Amino acid sequence: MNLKTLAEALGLSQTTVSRALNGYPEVSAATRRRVEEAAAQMGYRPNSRAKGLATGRAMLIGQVIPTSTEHEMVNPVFGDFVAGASQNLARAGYDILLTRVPGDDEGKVYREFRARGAVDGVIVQAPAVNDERIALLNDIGLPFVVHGRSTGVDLPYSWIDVNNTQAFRRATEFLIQLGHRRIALINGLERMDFAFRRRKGYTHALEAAGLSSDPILMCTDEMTEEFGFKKTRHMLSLEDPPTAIICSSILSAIGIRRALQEAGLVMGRDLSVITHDDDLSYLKNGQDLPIFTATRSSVRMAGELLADALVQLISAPDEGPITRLLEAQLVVGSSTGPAPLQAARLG
Amino acid sequence: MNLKTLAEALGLSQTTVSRALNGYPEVSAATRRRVEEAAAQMGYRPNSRAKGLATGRAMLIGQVIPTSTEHEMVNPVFGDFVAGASQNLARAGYDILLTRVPGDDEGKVYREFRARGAVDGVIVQAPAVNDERIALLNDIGLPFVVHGRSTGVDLPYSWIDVNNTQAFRRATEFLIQLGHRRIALINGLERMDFAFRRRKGYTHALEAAGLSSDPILMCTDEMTEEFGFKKTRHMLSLEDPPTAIICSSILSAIGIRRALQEAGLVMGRDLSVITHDDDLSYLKNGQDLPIFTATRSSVRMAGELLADALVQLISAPDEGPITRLLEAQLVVGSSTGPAPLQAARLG
DNA sequence: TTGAAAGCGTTACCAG
DNA sequence: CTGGTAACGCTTTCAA
Repeated sequence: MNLKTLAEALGLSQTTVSRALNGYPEVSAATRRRVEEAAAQMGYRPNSRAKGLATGRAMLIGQVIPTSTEHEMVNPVFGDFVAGASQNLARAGYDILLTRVPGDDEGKVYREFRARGAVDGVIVQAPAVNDERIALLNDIGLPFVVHGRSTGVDLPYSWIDVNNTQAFRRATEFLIQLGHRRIALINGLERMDFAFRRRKGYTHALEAAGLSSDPILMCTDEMTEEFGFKKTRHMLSLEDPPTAIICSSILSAIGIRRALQEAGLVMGRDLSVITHDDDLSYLKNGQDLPIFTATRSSVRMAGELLADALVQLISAPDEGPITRLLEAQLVVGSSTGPAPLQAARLG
Repeated sequence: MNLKTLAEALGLSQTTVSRALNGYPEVSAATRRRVEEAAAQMGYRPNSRAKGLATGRAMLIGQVIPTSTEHEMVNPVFGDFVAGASQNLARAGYDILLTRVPGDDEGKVYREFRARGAVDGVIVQAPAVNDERIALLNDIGLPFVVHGRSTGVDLPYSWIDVNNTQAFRRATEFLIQLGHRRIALINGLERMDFAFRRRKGYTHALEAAGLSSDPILMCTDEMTEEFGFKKTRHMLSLEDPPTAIICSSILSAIGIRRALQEAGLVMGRDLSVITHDDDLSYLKNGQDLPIFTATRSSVRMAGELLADALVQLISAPDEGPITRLLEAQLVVGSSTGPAPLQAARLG
């Protein structure tokens, strides 16, 4: 069933049928109704590629699957992100085109997207400090939005981000107020922008309180359970061990918990732990961990908001970049509801 | 840069350039080299939609984002699945078209895929018992592969599945051998095919050992942490409580652990727990739980294998369905390596 | 071995 | 308000 046969069946021209179906005003109400009914009844849907060829738009948004460098694992919340993005993109008639990058040449994929006209825009995940993808996309003129920001890039671009600096400053200040002086930071890879900002918030809070940041208490790596475990075990063996740890991921925080258990220490009594993570759904697995986060299901929401921004960017490119900073809140809870903050007050 | 300008720049016809680039034999080696070099140098890539319109293929595989009924959360391993699928699809020149279903009308999406010619095939996730999507896809003639199987559907179709029945029979037999007689089953929603098969394996093993299955020890629901927690707490309060639990998901098993802790019981000593899950990466969060699974990263591998099957199905539709059953192994480990099975021997 | 031209299914311009 | 026709960028058939 294509436009031609539908038009013939109706005794109308393809032009009129197309206009009726696409909501053009110069069609009589009676004709439009007749066309719409016939189309619905015959199950007519315009061919995507033909429509795209004629209009010059793909109605597709490109998304490269973000795999972590280590183990090629995909962030568990990626599904929630695309679910959110996909939902709001669908409202504007877009679908997501997913593709994987074999090596590290994500730029090549974007160039190809552009050259083939495969997508109308892209979503960029996990920006690094000085991320080169932003300049590239800017150069080739492919509309894009960034999930996160990139320190060092001074081009204007659209992004949405959690206020990581603020979040880690607050967490640090909070522990300082409880009397802690030896506060460790178990952070993600600091070439990633989010981790860079988190460290900044941490050191700023220490400096503001007149405390020096001890390099031995700061570590950075891919945030696995193992990383949290090993670093905690090591730090507990120091002459002057930390009394509190701020952690960048609940996965590593679970490793911290393991190290404490192994050492016969009780989290929240012998050592305070505060964890950041993007999504409270993780609480299911780490419900005894104090956590601060942006909002409930912030990742899904980020997907929704970024989708809206990208759609607007494509339809009205001259309105300038759209940005939004989500403030992190200190949320302490368990899967069964609010729970008392398990961060020990010293002294 | 399109075919026309490239052809003009080379002083050749569009036909010859197209043939050279698409590997047709009737082009002289010299011409082909010249064309290929010019195309590479000028960054020419054929327009996706034009090519698709001319060839009648979209080079896109449809994938509906599978959200759980409850809370609209996406399975954390979905990202790994699409990473695997995407990788192998890319080898054959396909990308994935992701879309979300607002309500429950996934069939409508497939019909639209077909009518718009938007995709060349689809991947079906999470089949239920008697899943109606299979008959629909068969009817409308859209090539598809299923991640899992559907009991009750007698049409031939391509699938890949973990041997759930076998896995749960083995786990049950194992506990029986250890001397257990009161073995509980905390299962997923049994309208889902995987859960249906797991229960079958469990009851078969009990029957084979001459044990009767007690309805009070079998429960089924969406596999949340809360579900495992509440059911365990309830079963521990019974007059004749279970001495072992087989669980369908590590998330619920974490709830079991919580219930045991609350009751002052030690897992593996006071009560045995064996958990199934699709991917050992979960071990990061539940490393003290005995687990059996298909393989390491089985979900990612399933994506890869299903991608290959679908590509073959599209290119050679008459070869018949492709099926593969992955045998589950009893894998007991922690994130740091193999660990002793924490299942108590009774008596 | 190469080229001209028809066709893929739409939209959009220009007449009427 | 409606219709004919060019155009979108490619592949493929038919001729040379």
